[in-house]
Amino acid sequence: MAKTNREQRREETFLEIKATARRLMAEHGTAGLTVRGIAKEMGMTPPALYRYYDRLDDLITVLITENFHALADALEAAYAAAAPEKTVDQLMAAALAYRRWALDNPVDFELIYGTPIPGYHAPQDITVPASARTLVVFVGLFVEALANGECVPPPPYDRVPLELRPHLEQIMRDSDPTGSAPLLALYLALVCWPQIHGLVMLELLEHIGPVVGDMEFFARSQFANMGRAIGFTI
Amino acid sequence: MAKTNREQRREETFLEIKATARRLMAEHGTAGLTVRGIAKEMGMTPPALYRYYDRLDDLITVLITENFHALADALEAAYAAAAPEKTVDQLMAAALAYRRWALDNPVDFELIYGTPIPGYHAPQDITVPASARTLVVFVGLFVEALANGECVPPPPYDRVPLELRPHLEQIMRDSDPTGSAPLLALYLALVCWPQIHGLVMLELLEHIGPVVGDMEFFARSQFANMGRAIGFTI
DNA sequence: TATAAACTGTTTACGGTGTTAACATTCCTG
DNA sequence: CAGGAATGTTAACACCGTAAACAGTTTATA
Repeated sequence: MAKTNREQRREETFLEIKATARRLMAEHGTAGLTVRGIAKEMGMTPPALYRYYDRLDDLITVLITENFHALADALEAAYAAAAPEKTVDQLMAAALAYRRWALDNPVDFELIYGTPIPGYHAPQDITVPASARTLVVFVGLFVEALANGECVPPPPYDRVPLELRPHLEQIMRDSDPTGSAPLLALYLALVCWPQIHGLVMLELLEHIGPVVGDMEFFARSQFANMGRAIGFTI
Repeated sequence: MAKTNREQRREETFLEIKATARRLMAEHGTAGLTVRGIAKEMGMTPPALYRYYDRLDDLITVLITENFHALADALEAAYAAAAPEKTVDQLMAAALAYRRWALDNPVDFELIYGTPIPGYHAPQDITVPASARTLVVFVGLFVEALANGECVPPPPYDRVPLELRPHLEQIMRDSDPTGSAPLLALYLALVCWPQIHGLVMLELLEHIGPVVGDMEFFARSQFANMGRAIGFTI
């Protein structure tokens, strides 16, 4: 079944809308994300866009979902590019990639991890799975590091707190039915993620950079301390 | 020089505008923060508000500044209420207060630490000093803990990295001309803040809660681990 | 191949937003 | 009490998201 001209045009228009939206956002922040602005930029009238997205919110949802995947892809790429036998470097690489992606794509990062655009409400059934991928990358990293003995967590990181076990086991069952991954990998990912995220978020919105000075160095040293604390030998 | 009727009315109107803005925001999120909405709620016409704030942005700036101070006040109150001789508890109390204030005042927290409202640009000379107060509370806490020997940081937290020294010393000189506070206190505050902030931010925007389950417990245990790592005996 | 249907754009319009200008009124001051 | 400052009003402009009605083109079908 070959694609008809119309179907192909439609696909291209979909892509062009997204590309135009991203360009306007990169230039003017989330304030540049307007139906009328995109339409004008594409040489169309605003209502025409409604043939492609029922609401502006739907376009935003698509952009958010793509951003989550782009971030997760960047993390996977960075951690895959690190020396395969050194998971320490992989953790550092993934953490630095998280920071780098945020700094290189500030508006895209704000769109997924910042305050929702006023009036916008995310359909959680769509964004949550995409969001989870970020965490999954770190979980995979720890699964490997624990398996090959490079990460030997000292207390209190050597076991999952009893209070969290039931729920984390539930999460693991739902996302990894094979059950091969150790629960501790998920716990360690949950320990690291907020630390990385907090540093990046405060830097991105310029709350901490002016105080610290050399954020590049500070981030590296904090990530190294974090790795050391949970049992990596650095 | 007694206040004239008009001056008093004006002050009251200023307060009423802020109060109305806060109420609308609490009800409808930042999307409720509109000139027309506030005016309607106050029984005025929208342009009348411009006799009090030249732009909506100015009102937002005032709200942000007040929020920074409210958060810092909450931290100070919590840490002052903790057992004076046990700075461990003070750190835990301050960290928990940070989380609690964010959860109790989500929109206010988003306003100061979330993505700026589209189109809004903060005048940094006004918001930055207010923002710094949060960090100052933690610095004061560590000054005390280091002085009374309750916090004995192990490596690598026992000294400020050379790469950060010059800039941190500069910051210290500018904010504390007496020079009595040890630089390490500032460094430890900078280490802790992002960890607390990341956890709170991810919880508030519901990125991590659904995975962790019991966020209250997780936050407490993470804050305890953090305190232990930097040299508190718990 | 002719015709009906589906698709994709347009124009027009409504209610919402921040903001400005011109004007009226009230209040304070000399 | 007169003059001026302060504070409100109305009207208007340029945006915003979105819906309805309509026109043209492209596809699928008889």
